[in-house]
This record gives sequence, C-alpha cells and structure tokens, in this order.
Amino acid sequence: MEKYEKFGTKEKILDSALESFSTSGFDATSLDVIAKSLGVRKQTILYHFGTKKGLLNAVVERAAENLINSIEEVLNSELKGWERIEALARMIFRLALREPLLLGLLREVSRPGSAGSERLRILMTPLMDRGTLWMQSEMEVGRMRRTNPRLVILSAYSTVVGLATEIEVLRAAGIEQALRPVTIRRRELIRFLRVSLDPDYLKSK
Amino acid sequence: MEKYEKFGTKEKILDSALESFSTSGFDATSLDVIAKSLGVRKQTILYHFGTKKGLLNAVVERAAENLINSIEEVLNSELKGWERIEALARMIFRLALREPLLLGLLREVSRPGSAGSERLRILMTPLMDRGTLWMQSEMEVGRMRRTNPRLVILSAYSTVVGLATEIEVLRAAGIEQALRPVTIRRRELIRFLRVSLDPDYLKSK
DNA sequence: AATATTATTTACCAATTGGTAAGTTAAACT
DNA sequence: AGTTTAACTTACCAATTGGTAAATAATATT
Repeated sequence: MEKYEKFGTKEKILDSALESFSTSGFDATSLDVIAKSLGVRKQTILYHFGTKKGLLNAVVERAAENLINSIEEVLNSELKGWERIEALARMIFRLALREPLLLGLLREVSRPGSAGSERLRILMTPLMDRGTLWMQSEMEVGRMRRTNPRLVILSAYSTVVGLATEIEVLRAAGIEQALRPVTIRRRELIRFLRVSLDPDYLKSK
Repeated sequence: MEKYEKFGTKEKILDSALESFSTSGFDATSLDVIAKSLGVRKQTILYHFGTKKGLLNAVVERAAENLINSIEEVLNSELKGWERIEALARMIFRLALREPLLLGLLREVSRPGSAGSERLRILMTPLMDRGTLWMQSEMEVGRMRRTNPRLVILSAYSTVVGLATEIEVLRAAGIEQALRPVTIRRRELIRFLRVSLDPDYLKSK
C-alpha cells in the first residue's frame, strides 16, 4: 500500500488519536494538540485522513478489526452451543481489560448520534447478522433456548461498554485495579446469557 | 431570590442546557445554539451563569438536587437493613426511567476528567459518606453483611449509569421501549446488592 | 539523472466559540 | 418622580478550530 513512510507516522497518529478519543472524547480532541504531541504538522494528519471525522473512522475501523479478529478466533474453535457463548464472553472481558483504550473508544462511539456511531454500526452489522443467524440455527436444533437474539447481543454489548464507566469511576474514586467488580460483571453477564440461552441451565438447577 | 425575571428565563436555559449536555455532551454544546433556540442572546446565559462551565455546574446541581430529594424520601422511611437498600434501588430505577435526561447527564459527567465530574464528586461525597457510615453501622449490629461499602455503592452507581448507554443503544437499534432489559438490569442489581449485603439471603437459599 | 509520486510543511483562512465591556430596558424601592 | 438594581442586549474580540492551497522534501520508478 504505502510506498514509503517516514516512521510509521500514520500508525503513530492512529495511536495518539485513539488515546485522545478514548479518554477525552471526539469533540474535546484537537488535531493541533495531537499533531504537536507527535512533533508533526496538523496538515500531515489531514493528508492521511482527510478530515477529523475521517481520522475517527480510521481509529474505529482499526479497533473494530482488533475486536473482530478476537471474535473470529473463538468462532473458529469447535465449541458448540452454550460453550461457545461463554468462551466469547470471557474473551471479550479479557480483551477489554487488556486494552482499556479500545473499551473507552467503544463507549465514546456508542452514543447514538455521536460522530463515530454510524461507522461503528456499519462495522458491527455483519457481525450482528452473523451472530443472529447462528443463534437462530442453534435454536432450531434445540441447542439454544428461543429468545430474541438481537436483544441478547445488545444487552451483552452494553454490559461490556458499561464496564468502561465502572472501571473509570472506581479508579477516580481511588479504588485502583479493583478486579472484583469486573469479575462480578463477568459472572453476571455469563449468568444472564446462560439464563437466556442455555437450555440445560434451568434443568440442572 | 430573583426579584423580577421576564419569564423564567433562567429555568428555561437550565432545561435547554440539560437537554443538550445530556444528549450531545458538554463540548458539543454551543451557548449560541442554546440561546438561539430560546430566542435569547448568548449574553443572557453568561449573565446568569458566568461561564459555560458555570452553566454546567448549575445543571448538575439541579439534577443532583432532584436525585438527592428522591433518596431523602426513602431514607426518611422506616425501612431497615436490606429492605431499605432494595427500596433505594427501585427508586433509582424509577427515577432513571422517568427522567432519561438526568441519566444522560450523569453519564456525561461521570467520565473522570470531564468538565462536570468535579462538581458531581463534590455533590455526591456527602451522600457517599452518609451511605458508607450507615452501612457500617448496619454491619456492626449484624443487619448487613461485612463488605466494602464504597465498592458496593460505586458498582451500583455504574450499573445505573450504564443503563443510559443500554437504553440508547437499544433504541438506536430500533428496539423501542424495551422494558425487559431494564427489568433484567434492575433484577441483577438487586441480586448483586442482596448477595453483597443481605445476611439472610444465603441462609434462605 | 530525470521524473513521477508520496509525504510533509508553510502559509492562510473562514467560521465558531466562550467571553468582556458597555449600553439599554424594566421593575422595585424610596 | 427619581434612583437603584436586576435582566437583558448590542457591539466587539481574541483564541481556537477544522480545513484549503500551494510549496517543498523525500523516495521510487524509468
């Protein structure tokens, strides 16, 4: 693609933008500030990404790639039915803790009407459709309880996004690296998914 | 207080600002736009609130008052121990559903480092201290399980704030007024609180 | 070596923003 | 009626912002 690039400038810009969008938000992020922090002129940013929104979209795309790759890994495993769901949930939590910036970006961009929400939707739609279809086929063969797949997926999604707020609030309150609340959230999410989806759960109880 | 005021201008400004801060965020809110929408000059806003941040603080304060009054109501009841906790949780959810703007503002202002987070903290600290003390005294007399009160309160808080995201995400996905996920969240929160605090819960199970 | 292309910079700008200063209107007090 | 004070407006501004246009530097391509 790029023939020559001084020193991965484009990547550096993406990194810095991710940090700023994730922690300060889109509107509070200034191209001048990013440029200055990188020792680069603002026009370099605009050269690579066209507009500020273009930069945001690029950041969102890279983050989504990151996420989708992780999901892909689980989907390529041979886990079936409920076990696959649980593996997905655990993977998402692992990813969220490993890359908090990604989580922050997701929250920033999840607000409907925000600058990046449209792009996020476009990127997530295929994933959502695929998940919905898979869940429906699992329901057909009785490996999964009958529910509204989209509702379940979106609730799980917002649980993860809510995690971003929780971590930050706890940190701001001086409770550093509180793993317990995160663990609790994960357990709650898995239980929620299990109640909604696992056909064997209620029987075994 | 105010001797004469044309038509409740101050209140109208606060209403409009709450709406904008809550849905678009602080940075994306323009004083000019608010003023124009109200048929008032921008300087009128600045006359009443000094600065933009002053306006935000006023909005936050009014919202906090709203919240604190509701809490006060429950605290003045004769409910003890676990029952009081559950009443609080139900009240918060009721309030959140009745006044979604309040919820949106809370989310906007909960991000550490945001313009309003400091004021929010100042307003919430007495509430937090009071709650902590009460819970500790309840623990002393054995009406409540021993845990870290601040951690429990903050986790509950972020659950409620996360609700804002969830409602908006679901709405954006075309799932209007989905009461089920909200009910589920409430049930989850109450169960979380129960497991953490109710000394009789595990016995009765 | 000459040329084309990519990457980055310098120079500018129009629009918006929050904010200041000073004036004007209107109500309240005396 | 005259004065004070509160509410609001007109006029203006400095700073920042995202963005355009053109020049320059660096690297491939031929």
